Amino acid sequence: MTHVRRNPEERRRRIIEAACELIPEVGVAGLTHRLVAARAGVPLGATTYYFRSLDELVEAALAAAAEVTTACLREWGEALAASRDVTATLVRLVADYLQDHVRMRTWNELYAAGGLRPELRPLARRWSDGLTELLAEHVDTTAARAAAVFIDGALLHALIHDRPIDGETLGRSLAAILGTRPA
Amino acid sequence: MTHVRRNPEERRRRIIEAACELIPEVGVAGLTHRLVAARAGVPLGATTYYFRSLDELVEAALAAAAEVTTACLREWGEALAASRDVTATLVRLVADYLQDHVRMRTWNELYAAGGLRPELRPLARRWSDGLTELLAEHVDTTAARAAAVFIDGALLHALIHDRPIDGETLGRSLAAILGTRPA
Amino acid sequence: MTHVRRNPEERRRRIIEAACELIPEVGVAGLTHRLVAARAGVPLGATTYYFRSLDELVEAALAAAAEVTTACLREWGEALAASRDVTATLVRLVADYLQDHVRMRTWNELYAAGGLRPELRPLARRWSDGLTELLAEHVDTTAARAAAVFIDGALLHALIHDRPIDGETLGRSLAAILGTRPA
Amino acid sequence: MTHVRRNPEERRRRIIEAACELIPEVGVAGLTHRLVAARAGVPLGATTYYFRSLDELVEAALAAAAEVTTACLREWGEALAASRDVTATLVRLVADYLQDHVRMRTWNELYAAGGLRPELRPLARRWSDGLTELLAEHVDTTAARAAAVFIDGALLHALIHDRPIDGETLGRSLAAILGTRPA
DNA sequence: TATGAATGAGTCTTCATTCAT
DNA sequence: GATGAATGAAGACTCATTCAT
Repeated sequence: MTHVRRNPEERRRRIIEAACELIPEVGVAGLTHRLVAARAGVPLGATTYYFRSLDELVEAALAAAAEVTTACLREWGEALAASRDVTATLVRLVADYLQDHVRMRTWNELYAAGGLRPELRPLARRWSDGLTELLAEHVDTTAARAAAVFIDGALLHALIHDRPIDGETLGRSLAAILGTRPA
Repeated sequence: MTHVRRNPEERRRRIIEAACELIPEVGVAGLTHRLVAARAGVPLGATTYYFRSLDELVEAALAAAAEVTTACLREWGEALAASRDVTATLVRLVADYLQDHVRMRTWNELYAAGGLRPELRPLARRWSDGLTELLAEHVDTTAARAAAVFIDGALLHALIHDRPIDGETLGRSLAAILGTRPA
Repeated sequence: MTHVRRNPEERRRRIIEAACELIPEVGVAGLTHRLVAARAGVPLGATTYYFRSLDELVEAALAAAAEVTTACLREWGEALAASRDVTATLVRLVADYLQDHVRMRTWNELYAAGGLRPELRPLARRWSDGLTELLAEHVDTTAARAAAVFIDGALLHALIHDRPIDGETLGRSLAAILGTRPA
Repeated sequence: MTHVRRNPEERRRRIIEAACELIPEVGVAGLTHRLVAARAGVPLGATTYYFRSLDELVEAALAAAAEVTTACLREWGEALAASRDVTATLVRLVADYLQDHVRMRTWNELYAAGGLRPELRPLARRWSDGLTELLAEHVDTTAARAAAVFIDGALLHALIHDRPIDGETLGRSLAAILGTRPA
């Protein structure tokens, strides 16, 4: 029963991490203090000690999830910058993304939460806008925005269909949207 | 106290209607018997009398929401069939759709619920697949599917941005996807 | 939707029968209008139409169960009257009885209900007293009463043990109680 | 409002105690969280905080009731060990026991619950088996078992009759069963 | 600082009972 | 006479949150 002295920051981080893990499993609305505490392996009190309310915890978790976006965007950015064929590279990146159910569900939850709670929209916009900016380095803004929109649509599609949209459709569509030749 | 003997079908319909009204307001996860009963103007017991469980009620409500889809698709189908310029007509239809926050939030909730509960996916697919079929009467299947995906992406976009995607981007993108000239 | 005209008496009887069937399965406290109606194959309303309240239905069912006792006692009475060796015959009858889990549970429920609700005790006493009277035709009253008590004890024993008391113990004990030689 | 920080063990004990008190009054099936909480003088939430479910609470209460058995058996064991006339002592002990309606009703509820829920049978067997073992120190096993069975029968008898079995019948019967001379 | 005991509001659900038809 | 729709009380249970320690 010795209290394991941990870095408070570390504690906070673990709670958020646990919440992030749970979001794709039970949805934002399914989060409870108890569930998060159990997953994080911290005492129940810790979740209220580090976060004023459950809503705040949820927001922190969604913010962390959105943060992952940043890393992802950087990767995509680097990949695109290094590539000769932007469309082909993008198709590959998107196809990989559409395989990652955990990530897709997380982002879908973020979108859904944003749809309901306006204060969360900036978080939800981060992916969408970041992707647009990224693509805008290679194509004109309109095409960039359109491609980002299409990619989000592909996310929705993948979530409710047994298999994601096929590579060819993806390639032809993105090529058309970006104004390049099909990959 | 007095048992107001109403038309049972009507009763059931009103409960579902109330739930449909509430879904864009509080989300699928925010539905409770009490909330639905209050909105429908029926006693609490009625919601459990007509639906074995809350889940069943939710499903019925989402099914009703999906049903609206059918009507909407018919309208779109007629409009497209009657039009000379498919792309232009589609752009107009989509632009209108992106103004209807209630409908968008409802469908987004349907998508989100489908992401979490596989048994709801067929409902969620109805719009997506119906739209694809519809467009397939005017363009090839790949383009049709891609356009439907893009339109769903525009829905997400509109939900988390203050204003929906602009008409020009819409027009150019759909034209590109459909393989027609810009509207 | 034609109303099957049944004899009201028959209806009542079926409801009681269904309740009797359910008592050993779910216990007296587990009876509900719905459960009984479903088992009896009658509409829900019938159970309240024929019985002023659930308590009344329960009482009627327990009374019917107690009624079975009468038939059983008659059988035992005839068997004992016809036998040369009262103890041996009684041992056989009791051993058979201890195999009949449905009957045992029913009577146990009757005893338990009687322990809680005094107005049901006369019903519960019917078996106990009837058996005593019956045996009193062959042995003195004290022995008869004692044997009846022992047999009820054997009922309890059988209910909570995997197998009922063995034949030899039964034989020796009843012989001792009845003041006869062991069977 | 104020969180009265009490000894948790004490809290738990009081809840169980309240449930034990209520069992002979309302029966096992009559127990509710509300009833127990009110009797224990604790807030409603406490009963679900200390016990995962009502079933668990009931089991704990019945286990506590069975525990009393142990103490009782020890007393009986000591009394019998110290006595010259085992039968006479046993008659006295049983006669006392048959006066204690609360205890009898509790044990009857335990038996009835065991009849319905097999997982409770070990608890119910504790008295029956303990008594048998105890008596087996003074008479042969068969007689001991038979006496225990008879005593349980006397419990049932007392519950549904206005007065328990008379001392003489008790004495003669137990003497016969134990193979001793009447007390 | 950190914890987990404590609480009561609120959830879904079941159900006896009533009563319009 | 019979039925099943209707209702609200009450049940078990969950949980965010508070707070003594």
